[in-house]
Amino acid sequence: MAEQPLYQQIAEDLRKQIHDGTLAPGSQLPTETDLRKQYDASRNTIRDAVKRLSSQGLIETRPGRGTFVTTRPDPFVFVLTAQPGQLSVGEGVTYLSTVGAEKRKASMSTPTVEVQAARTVIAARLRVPPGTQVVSRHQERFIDGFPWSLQTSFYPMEFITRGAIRLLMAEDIEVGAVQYLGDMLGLSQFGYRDWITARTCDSNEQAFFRIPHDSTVFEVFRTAFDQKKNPMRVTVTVFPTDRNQFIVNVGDVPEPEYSQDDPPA
Amino acid sequence: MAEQPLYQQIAEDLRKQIHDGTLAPGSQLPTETDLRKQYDASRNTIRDAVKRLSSQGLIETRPGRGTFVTTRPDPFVFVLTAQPGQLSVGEGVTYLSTVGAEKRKASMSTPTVEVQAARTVIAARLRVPPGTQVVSRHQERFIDGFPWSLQTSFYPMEFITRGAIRLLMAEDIEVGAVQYLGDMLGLSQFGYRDWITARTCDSNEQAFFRIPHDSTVFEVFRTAFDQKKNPMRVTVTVFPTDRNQFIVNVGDVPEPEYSQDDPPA
DNA sequence: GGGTATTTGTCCGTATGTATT
DNA sequence: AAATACATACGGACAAATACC
Repeated sequence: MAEQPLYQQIAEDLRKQIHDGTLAPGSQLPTETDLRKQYDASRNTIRDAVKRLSSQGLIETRPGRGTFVTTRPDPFVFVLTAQPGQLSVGEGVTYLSTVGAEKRKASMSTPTVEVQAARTVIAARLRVPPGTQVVSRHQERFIDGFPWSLQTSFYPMEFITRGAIRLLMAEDIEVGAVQYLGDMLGLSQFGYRDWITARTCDSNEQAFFRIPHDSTVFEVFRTAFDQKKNPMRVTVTVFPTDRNQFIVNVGDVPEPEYSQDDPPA
Repeated sequence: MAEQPLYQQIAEDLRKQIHDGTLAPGSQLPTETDLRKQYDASRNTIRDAVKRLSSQGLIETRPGRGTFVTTRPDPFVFVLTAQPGQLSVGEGVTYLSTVGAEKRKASMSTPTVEVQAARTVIAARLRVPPGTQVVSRHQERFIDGFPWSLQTSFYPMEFITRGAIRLLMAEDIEVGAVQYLGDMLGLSQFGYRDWITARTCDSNEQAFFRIPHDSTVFEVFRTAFDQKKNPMRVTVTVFPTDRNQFIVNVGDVPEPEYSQDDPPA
């Protein structure tokens, strides 16, 4: 039974205080100088302990102000298995806490449109050779002004030459891109596949979502298929894991019971 | 444009070398002493840079040996929207790389059975009052001997008193628990809901999966419903995000295209 | 097994910079 | 401007794990 290093012991002690509520979410931890006296350790050792908890997202440090227990936002719950075609932006999103929850509103930035050579993953999903030109439409999405997700949709360049010219416009397609493709090209969405992965965020995402540099995000690849089972669109959406959850319904299921988890033991 | 701190510059430089392949996966980084000369920085500054990459999972340090670029295992891809009843253990799992992929085999430990007071999340999903006694069956699951997931299923205690006594036995229910409940209690699974979340791993999970202390895991809550839409089982499965991905199919979709992502820019 | 060199881990001290109040 | 609190960067000393002879 080897003894744990001092900084880990301190981290464990603080973690317990956070979990049992001695240190409530949002409250300030003792300053480094105080902790130093409290545990009779050097400042660097205290900082190692704090860094450990900080990198796990339990606490966050604010220069000049202090160290605080992280407050977790009320998670957004997104239903992945909705019926195709009947969803518009932000629909399918619900919230864990229903107490006093006025209806929240999703919004998005006007799209950034680019023509790119398709990355390997995108090309494979669109079933085009890697490096093929594709149209990319990128949007920032918010819920009640809170950064929610970053979404990029990819369409085959061929759709443009076949007449779906509005895909190149840096403006919302009010009627919905799927509807528009149906009108212009006779394509309709008969199904889609979501591919859910997780990874650490990059610096763009870190800045947009205002999350610590090493926190993780969901990256969901949605491939939409037309009536001939050909891919018509690939949408990559990045969700920070601290505020997003997903629901998948299979078969005959009732309405979900929304419930907060109890604090981990 | 403020200049970045030295340790972050060093981290960035090393990150680039990892991404562009100068430092290949599995290869050893220069030692701290070498890096110190290379960047003309103190050992602690080098260590701060290394820690930054280490906490992001890009590199891992092995005491007495050196620092190495992380090798990522071939991800397991799990299909969440399979038809109920037709799945046994490990089915629905495929692999990204198909090159020379002999059929891999899933296995699991014999279950650990406990009777517990239901946590809030479990109770809400089973639709019983919090604190109600429930049967918990916990198993470690492997693929080709590689730790894959940790699974705990919860059943209402009432099932035992109604005769499904084998739920209390610490042994596999060969025929499958769902089938068994059908035979004994006339319950059959008409649907399920998966609730996908992510969080940082705890120390048990860290040890079992052999992952760094602050890496994240998927936590999937699967609630199974019977013909009357009543919950009959809640299964909580923990998957490390570094080796697991999920697929959700909706509507009419073709077979997936498995494809590795290209290295992030 | 033992001894030694190498490499990372822990812990301390100090000085200075930057952000906030 | 001054005080407070965290961030960066340097230095040193010893411990623990590993590899090699």
